[in-house]
Amino acid sequence: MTQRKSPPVTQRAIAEALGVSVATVSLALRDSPLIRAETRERVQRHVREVGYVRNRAATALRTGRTRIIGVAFHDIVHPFLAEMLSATEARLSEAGEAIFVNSHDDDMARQARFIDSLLQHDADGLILSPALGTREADLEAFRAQGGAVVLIVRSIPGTTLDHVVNDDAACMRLATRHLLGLGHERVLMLGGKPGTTTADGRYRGFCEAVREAGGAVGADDWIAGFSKRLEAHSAVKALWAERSDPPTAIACFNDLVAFGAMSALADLGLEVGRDVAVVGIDDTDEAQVSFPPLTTVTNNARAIGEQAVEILRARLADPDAPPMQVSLQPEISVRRSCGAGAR
Amino acid sequence: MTQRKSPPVTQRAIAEALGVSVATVSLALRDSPLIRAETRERVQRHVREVGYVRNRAATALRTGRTRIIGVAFHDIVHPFLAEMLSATEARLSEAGEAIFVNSHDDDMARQARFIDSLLQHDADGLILSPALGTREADLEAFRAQGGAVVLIVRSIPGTTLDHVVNDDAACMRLATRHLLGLGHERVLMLGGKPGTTTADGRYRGFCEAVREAGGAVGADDWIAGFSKRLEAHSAVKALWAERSDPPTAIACFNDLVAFGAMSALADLGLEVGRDVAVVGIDDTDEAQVSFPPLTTVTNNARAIGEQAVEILRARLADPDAPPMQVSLQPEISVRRSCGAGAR
DNA sequence: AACGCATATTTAATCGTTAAAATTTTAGCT
DNA sequence: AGCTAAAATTTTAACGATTAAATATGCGTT
Repeated sequence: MTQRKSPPVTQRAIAEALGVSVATVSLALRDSPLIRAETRERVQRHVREVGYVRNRAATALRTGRTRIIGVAFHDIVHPFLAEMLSATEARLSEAGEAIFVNSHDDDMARQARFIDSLLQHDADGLILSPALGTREADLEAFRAQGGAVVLIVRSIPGTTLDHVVNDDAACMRLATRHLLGLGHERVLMLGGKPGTTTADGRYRGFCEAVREAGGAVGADDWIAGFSKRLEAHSAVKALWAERSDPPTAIACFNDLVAFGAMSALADLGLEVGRDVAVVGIDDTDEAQVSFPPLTTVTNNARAIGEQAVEILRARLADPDAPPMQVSLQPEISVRRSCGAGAR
Repeated sequence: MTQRKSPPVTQRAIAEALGVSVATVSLALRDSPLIRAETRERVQRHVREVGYVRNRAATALRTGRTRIIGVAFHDIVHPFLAEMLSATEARLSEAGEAIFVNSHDDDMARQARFIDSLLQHDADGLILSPALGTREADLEAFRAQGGAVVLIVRSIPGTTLDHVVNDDAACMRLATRHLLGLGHERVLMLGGKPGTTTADGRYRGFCEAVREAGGAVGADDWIAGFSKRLEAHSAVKALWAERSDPPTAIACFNDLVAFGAMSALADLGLEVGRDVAVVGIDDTDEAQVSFPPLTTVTNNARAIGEQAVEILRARLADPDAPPMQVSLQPEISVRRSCGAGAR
């Protein structure tokens, strides 16, 4: 009862019990054709009976492969990223890979600490949405050690590293065009952290859409620096307090920002879809049942996560393959928040 | 340039470069008092220069300690649990611990696979919200190997395992009492998965509150089996379609369910707070800016996660300490969804 | 019966680190 | 200078698995 930490069952113990050598056990456990079928089964049956568990530290020491994959995002609480983490976790773990997780919150020090941890534990790969300010050099040590890196959601400008991202410019171009197409002239972009490829890409798309419609983009037309609900809520409140001619349409950096904006507008007594049009990006679950339902650009979080896993696998299999960079094309899902939808 | 996988810098390499033994290096790196201060610094300086990284697999093999902690929740996308995961991750990783993550989605097989992975990698501990149906025996192998287990959010009935949970009965008692106190007579409990200690505990609290007010609980008064937004939305739609005298107040299993319910009610043309009262549990960010703002029972996700980490530490330090079981007392945060709040 | 060859198994070295025991160096004291 | 005790360092043997090389066994052929 007070028995803590029973001595572990090792291959040596199994070998002794069966009267064979450890090498035989090791080979049998890995289904090596070097071992006679009968022996292999004898070993495997016995192993099942005594509940042997392979010691991965020992395996790792010998082989250099750990089957550990790091997954680090800038914010695992954000529903879009949480969904993506969940998808990558499911995919990796069903293949027997272990996942080291990190939410660095755009803090380079935390990201660096995580990478160092991967280094120490000798992880095989890393799926990363890089913290603001990350350069390729920050990943060099890990890569030099043989680690495969796949960037996700965000990339690094000009990198040849593998990545899976949205075509961010296209996302926002789509959203903004939709608003302009509905006749709006004062369109605002709300949210996003400048310096990230997502925010900068989306701003680029925003500008392109405005200009191709013959408009001009002013310095005030992007309210930036945040990407969450509460902050967006405050920002909209502040905006309407200080501007005499507030925008008639808001192209939001993501759905969460859109929800925050919509709740602020409701508090201000404005009706979203009639008085102000709002469009988001991500198509989270909530968009279907928000009030009003949110017009948003579709980004399939799970699909992105799964793609990243595929690419990581491919990279692990062939470290010298040419760069694999995927950029996903968006679609728009029109609902009522933009004032155009059904009903 | 094509140089992949540079040979790792080992303690042996450092020892040779410095003309000392590996033991000296090993001890110096761990700040052992057995080593002369001068030597220690010489080693540490050199180590910094050449970028040595300790191989944890080797350390683990020798010491049996890995500094790996498993964290498994039933749904890491749920904002409440995501927040908790984020908090535990932050706490653990700042102390140099690595986090293996898993979202088992109440699938015992996935949970079992994760625990097996912890076993193989010889994790030191596990923070777990157990999948529906988990028994103490399912954790026995891990504990026998020396792993410390702390249950979180959900527990196992009658267990002596360490845990940090909300006083679920008290949470729901508080919510229900509040609604009854406002004069409602047809109160419904919405959401939760029977068989989990959270749902069963909350239902118990619901019943207690109804009975202490002189009411009776009918079989129809708990609509159960889900805990997310979209499912709650559909459930409420269905409910209003089929019942002639729908409830006047809904005590929701959690905030997400409350949001789903509120959006459904809005679709039905009902005004939350006037026509129907809604109360949630969790006090997520969104509750402050939902429409209307949600009256909810406060559960501090981050605090729970941090407590669990503390307890895990304590357990690791003293495996034979008596059971540590924390049950957090709730408070209610009254806003407008219940019809009682300001304005 | 002797040989070669294929098949099956074992031996022994190794991965990088730690820690107990052994050894060397230094310092303190008479 | 000589001796002892303390301090500093090294030697050595693990930890549990994998794998190249060596050995043993069985089989068919001549």
